[in-house]
Amino acid sequence: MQKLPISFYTRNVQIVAKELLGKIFVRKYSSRFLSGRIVEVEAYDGSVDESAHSFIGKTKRNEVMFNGGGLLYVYFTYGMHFCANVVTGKVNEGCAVLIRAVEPIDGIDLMSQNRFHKISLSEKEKLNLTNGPAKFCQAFAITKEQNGISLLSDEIFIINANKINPSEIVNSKRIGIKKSVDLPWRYFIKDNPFVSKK
DNA sequence: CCACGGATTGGCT
DNA sequence: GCCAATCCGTGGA
Repeated sequence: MQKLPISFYTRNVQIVAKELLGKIFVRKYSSRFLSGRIVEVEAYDGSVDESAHSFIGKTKRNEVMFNGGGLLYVYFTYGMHFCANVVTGKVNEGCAVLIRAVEPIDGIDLMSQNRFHKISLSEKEKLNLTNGPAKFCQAFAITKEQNGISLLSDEIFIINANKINPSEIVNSKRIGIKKSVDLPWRYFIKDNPFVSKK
């Protein structure tokens, strides 16, 4: 049970994306802890990737992506949703990993409240708790308030776990974007029921 | 089961 | 003024 060190995050975004699979995302909330195993991610690289928010250069919205590995970049989209990214690499690189899905571990009752405003869930609702980038943020109560927070903080951090075997990692094109659609920068754990889409 | 479209705000052209 | 790294409800097969 050890926090990932800063040196984990300051590496190449594709490496960090793959290695984030299987790690445990932890969020202190209401004097308790929410946690989940990361099962699906996407890499965004502002140097070559038109779909990365950082591609256009630094703005007020995306500046956290330029502030170096080990930060949480949270953005607001579609007028109602938040999505969370792990910033990677060096200062001014503009790279980040979108967390697309986790498998709930601790604090499932709180996540259920945050998502569905009730404790008792149907089987379908249980699978729907955190299987998408905005669903994950809603369950974990992540909003613009958490934008820029350090992943070495005691509020939000990621716990180390064994690497996922490469044979268990599926690689595909990213989901829901309109630019750079052919880059194969989505990674997810094979056959995991909390992955957002096949 | 799948496809489609509306919701709803803020960032950037 | 356009439109987004999404989600959910609806309607049809």
